[in-house]
Amino acid sequence: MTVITTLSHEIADVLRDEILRQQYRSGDRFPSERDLAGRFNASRGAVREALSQLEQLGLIRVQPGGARVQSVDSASIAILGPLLELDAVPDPLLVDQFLQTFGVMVALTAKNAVNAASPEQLIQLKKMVVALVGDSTDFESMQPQWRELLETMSAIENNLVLRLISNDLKAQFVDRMMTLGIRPELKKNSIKQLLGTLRVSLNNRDGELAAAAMLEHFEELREAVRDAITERTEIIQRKAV
Amino acid sequence: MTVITTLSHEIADVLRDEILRQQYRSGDRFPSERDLAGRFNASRGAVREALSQLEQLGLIRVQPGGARVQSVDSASIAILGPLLELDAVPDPLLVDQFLQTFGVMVALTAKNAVNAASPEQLIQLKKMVVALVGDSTDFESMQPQWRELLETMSAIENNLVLRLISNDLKAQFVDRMMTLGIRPELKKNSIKQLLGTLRVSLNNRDGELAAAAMLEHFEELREAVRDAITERTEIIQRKAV
DNA sequence: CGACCAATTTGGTCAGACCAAATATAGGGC
DNA sequence: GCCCTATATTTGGTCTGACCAAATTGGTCG
Repeated sequence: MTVITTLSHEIADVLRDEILRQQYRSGDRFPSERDLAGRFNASRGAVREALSQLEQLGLIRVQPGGARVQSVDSASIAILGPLLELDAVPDPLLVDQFLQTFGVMVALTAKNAVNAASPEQLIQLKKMVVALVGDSTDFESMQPQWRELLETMSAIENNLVLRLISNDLKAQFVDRMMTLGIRPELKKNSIKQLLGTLRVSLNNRDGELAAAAMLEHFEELREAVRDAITERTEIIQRKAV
Repeated sequence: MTVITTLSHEIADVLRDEILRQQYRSGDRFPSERDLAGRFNASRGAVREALSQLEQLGLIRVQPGGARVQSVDSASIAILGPLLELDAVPDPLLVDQFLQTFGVMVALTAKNAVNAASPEQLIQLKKMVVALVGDSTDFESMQPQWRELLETMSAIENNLVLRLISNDLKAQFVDRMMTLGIRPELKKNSIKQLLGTLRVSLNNRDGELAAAAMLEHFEELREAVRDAITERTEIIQRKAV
């Protein structure tokens, strides 16, 4: 991961977080470019590039006469990642909403993939599931293969809309959760059951069944993540004392 | 709709479309800022602002030494709208993929809304559905109220992730379809059935039922839109002759 | 109190300049 | 002839200062 550290990006990051922290109300005038340039000790050009990014994120609307802050509701989903990192512990509600949403997308992906796969692809998928069964020691260690399975399914179903959204969400949440040290603990049984059901769905080319299995899995994942975040919050609070 | 027509936005639009039209391969070097400035008869500042937008869209990655074109797969979903408008008639496959994806999101919205609604909100939703039943002359004329119903549901369920994605998709597709003159014709019967099922789901607070009704509706919508696009294509081809 | 007009502010763009990092090129060693 | 290194060039990142047009602001007048 190449971390770009240009001045304009830094300015954009700071301003983005300020907006996400509700330091401006929707509709408010945004500080002028010249003021911001003064505040960040930067040139107007650098500030303008930063504002250009914020505009693309849907956080501000810039017009001659002045820029204005927009409602977070009309922003791009690219703000979800930054929204998670606003505090030391991610907002559990937001994470839960993400998992629920991501769950239905993965379910749809699985359904389409199973239904659309060629015989060879079906075999390939089966192999991957079987490999996962053999190596299902715990949730974390199977992550790479699990991701590969989802990748493959995504490639098979070939729905660009779904792929873009899923990629975006994944990039913004999954990686961050790992970074933040949120590691959900799933029961071995439920993983086994998920993989078993997936295998059956592949054998019978039953997309609906695969989708149902995924939905069920994400329901359990939601609970596990909720617990993991709660625990993490307690740890941090204890440290604070 | 305020159409912003600044030079930097125009440049960004042109370059975006060029990338979406695959005029550069993924990984290719992008023309230098100075070259682009010359080509568009603009200053480097204006070009840099445009590139800043493309970068936010995930279409290019700019680094000292040169900018490079990225895979469309890793782009933001904000490119879906422009992707639709590349040709006179939108890509039917893309539209179909959108409708399927949007369908599951609306279904989830409906499910959550019905399950989470307060008694008053439930009544409010019921009223809206009833009003729709009374006015269900055709799909197009009921659009405003239909949208309002979805808006209300979205507000009730209060899932930011889902809302942001839905808003984004809606803004990029629905409005464009209207502009492009794609008007699907749904059977009156199926609309009646949808509304009827919704009513039942509201009466029994049955989120799953509401979701199922929405899914079914979008399946039919997909077919209708497919037909509408086919027809539109034929009209245009006839004109070309 | 409201409508109108001037002064100021604000964004949009340009030109020219400098630096540091990345790339391309030429040269020397094997 | 091939590979590696040192140099030259290109490229992005930023700054300064300037000008224009549109929007906002504030004051004035009816």
